[in-house]
Amino acid sequence: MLAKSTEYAIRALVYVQLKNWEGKRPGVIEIAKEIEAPSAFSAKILQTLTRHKLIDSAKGRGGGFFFNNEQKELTLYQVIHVMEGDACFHRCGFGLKSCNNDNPCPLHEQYKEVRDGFFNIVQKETVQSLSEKIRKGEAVLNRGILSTNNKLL
Amino acid sequence: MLAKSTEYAIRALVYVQLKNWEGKRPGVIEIAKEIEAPSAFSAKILQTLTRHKLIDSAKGRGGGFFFNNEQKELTLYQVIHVMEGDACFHRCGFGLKSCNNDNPCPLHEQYKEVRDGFFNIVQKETVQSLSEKIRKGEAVLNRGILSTNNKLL
DNA sequence: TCATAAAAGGACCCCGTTGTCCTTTGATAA
DNA sequence: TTATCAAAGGACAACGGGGTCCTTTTATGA
Repeated sequence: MLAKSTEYAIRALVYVQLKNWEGKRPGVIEIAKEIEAPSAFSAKILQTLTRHKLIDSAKGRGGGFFFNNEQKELTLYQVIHVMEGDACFHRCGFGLKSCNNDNPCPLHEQYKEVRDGFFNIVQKETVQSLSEKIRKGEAVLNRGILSTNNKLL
Repeated sequence: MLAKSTEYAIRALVYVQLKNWEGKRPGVIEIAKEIEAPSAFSAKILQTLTRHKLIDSAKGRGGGFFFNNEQKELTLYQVIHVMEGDACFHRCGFGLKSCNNDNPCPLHEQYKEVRDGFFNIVQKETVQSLSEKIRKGEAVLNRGILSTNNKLL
């Protein structure tokens, strides 16, 4: 449903948040490894996120990626919007240009329900809320990440 | 969400069903025009559907596409499955290979809800149920199709 | 029986997404 | 003040989905 690059972006941001909470600023190589994404590609994605100010970066020794504390919460919708636009929240499930409430395709009502459900989730959930779930051990980012602070291998 | 070719496939099948109910067997050119899809590409898609027996075809003069009456209803799920597989009903919304009920990503529960909602729709709705909505004027396939039997231009 | 109509099929192209590599810019610690 | 580290950025490669074109096969009605 989401583009691969969007998934990478969200995973990367969550990882950065977790590390920031530990007082650290991870770099591209570390992030890419932890979220299981190609590192050069991750670099591009992080560049995009930085350019759009969803995250901050520091060059040189001791540099890396981090959230500045001005914006407290970053919704998944914001991330999706920057990475791939919001077409997926508007598009007809049937692919019809002309489909709308007055001129519905035969799936219109039911599909809208699903699409709006997804929209609500990404509006409500944030990089921080997801990170918090992981921090509390209620969820997992990948197999590796838990090994440092959780008994699950 | 669905691949373009899947959308074309569903639209094509619905159009064929509507025409079959009128006692006609539309050909590639006609179908493509009515569903607003490229005709050569529609031919490929119809080929796939025929090869998988979702629909029948007849070559030569007076040929075209049609449903044989053996299978009464064709679920959207069946069409999706043939066209693009069912990964979209299983895949983690986060893109994690290892995500499952025991090892959930932080979006797992909520995303599953949405995904299952969509799954239920495509299991319940069929080419025939959609076609019926259009026949009754409750929905529309494209702008053109209504003009033949409906006051809406 | 043959001209024609129509689907089947193979070969190929285009382009956006994904992904790599190398150079440049900027920061910092020694 | 310089060696080194790390992000920024540009150029380009690979892959897959979407799409075209042309030939082959098969059926039919005149």
